[in-house]
Amino acid sequence: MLQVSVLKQKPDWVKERLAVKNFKQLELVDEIIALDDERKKLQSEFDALQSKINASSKDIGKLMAAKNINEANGLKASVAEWKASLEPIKQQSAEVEKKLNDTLVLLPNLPSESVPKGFSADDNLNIKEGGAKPELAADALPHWELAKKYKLIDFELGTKITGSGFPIYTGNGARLQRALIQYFLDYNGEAGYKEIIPPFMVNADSAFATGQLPDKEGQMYFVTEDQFYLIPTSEVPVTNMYRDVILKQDELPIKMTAYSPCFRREAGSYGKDVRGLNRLHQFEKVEIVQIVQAEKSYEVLDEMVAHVEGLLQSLQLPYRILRLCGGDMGFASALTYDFEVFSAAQKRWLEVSSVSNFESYQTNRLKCRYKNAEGKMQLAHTLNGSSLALPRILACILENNQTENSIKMPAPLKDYFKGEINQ
RNA sequence: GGUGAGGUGGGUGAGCGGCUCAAACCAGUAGUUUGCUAAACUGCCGUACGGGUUAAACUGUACCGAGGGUUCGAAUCCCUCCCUCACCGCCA
Repeated sequence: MLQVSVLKQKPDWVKERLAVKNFKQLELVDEIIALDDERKKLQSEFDALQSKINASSKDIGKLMAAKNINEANGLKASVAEWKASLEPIKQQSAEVEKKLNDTLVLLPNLPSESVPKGFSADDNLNIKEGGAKPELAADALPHWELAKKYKLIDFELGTKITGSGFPIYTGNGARLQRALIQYFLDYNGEAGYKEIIPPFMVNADSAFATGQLPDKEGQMYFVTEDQFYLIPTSEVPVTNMYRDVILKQDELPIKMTAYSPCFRREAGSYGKDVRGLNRLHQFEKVEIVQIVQAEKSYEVLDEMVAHVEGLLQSLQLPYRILRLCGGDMGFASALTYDFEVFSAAQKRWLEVSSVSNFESYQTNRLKCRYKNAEGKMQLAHTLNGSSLALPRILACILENNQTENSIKMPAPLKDYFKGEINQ
């Protein structure tokens, strides 16, 4: 969440930035400022009274020791009175604080200055394209047909076992998926990311700290019996490893990579978007996460973008990089680059990675701080990105690399996928 | 799941109603001293939210797993929950 101090220092600037994200309730900024002023006032009153009570309690102890019972009893009566007047302040204070918090979490992160204005995916800024689109035969098949032809994925069987959006990978399909995961993890590991296998369910505190709650409540699967959320991305458990942690500056940056299945309810999706592997309820993803010094986060964002780009280049897939506009960005992000690969048979771009700088939006909730060079406590910055999401990569490899009776393997997979996909 | 023992500052660990604004030791840090390595000694050494200041100093409140309660006063007593460890049971 945002820091109240920032709202207070530059309320107009905050509103202007929120407007770029098409956030409508700008009056909340003023409400929060007023609530914080009230909170301070109440706390001062509370502290002063409590201080008096504490001092008197000590005096009572001394009077009792000196057997000065009458005076002690007199003081007890005064303390009782003060305590009574403390109660309403305490209650009011709790109310104000709750309201302040509840309101503050409604504000999304502020987009950085370089975020283009806009309302939808159409307004995203295409900043780079790379890789050549393949020339496919006229009768080239979409990946769901290829999956059937080579017996790689069984969508119908997944529907029987669970429901739509839960495909079953079989034989070479499963092996190719595993090969890709392995390759991605190794690629990330070589760049200094420490490998993590996190829990695939998290508690509400964790979902809250990375910003999925309250924003994405309805998009996560929830296990009512134990009050756990199935992770929509390993960003959640991995970033939360640093919840309530104070770091030393020289421990930064912290670089982690994790493979996990991701679970998303995707309520409201339909049509060609959900065909085949395009959009699933369960999919696999390898994620990269960094926790960094505040001043360095944009430098690191560029580095992570280059890292993901290198991975796509190595797979020889046609890709483009978009800088997301205010309206298309995530709630917690300050700047996001999306990577899309061109699905040659479907003739459409598919998002395969989203790399974001959250600045201190997550760490303010996480309470993840570090002592800077001056010894001052400072919120760290978090970043994460997919490196990469599996299904759409798989879809593109199948479609783009198809020949009449085989699928050609990208060069880096030679060491990971032994065998061939052919008829 | 059962039974028992516990959860105290970065770590170990004392305290079990007011003499604790949480002892001591270790680690960390600054300094003093001694040819070097090293040792000894001295000081400092939590977080959050307030007040205060240009910034500090200084100062108020809260925090001893979490939340309630008893009391003038709670790390300390009571209740509920969570977690850890040990043993037993079950199990990949």
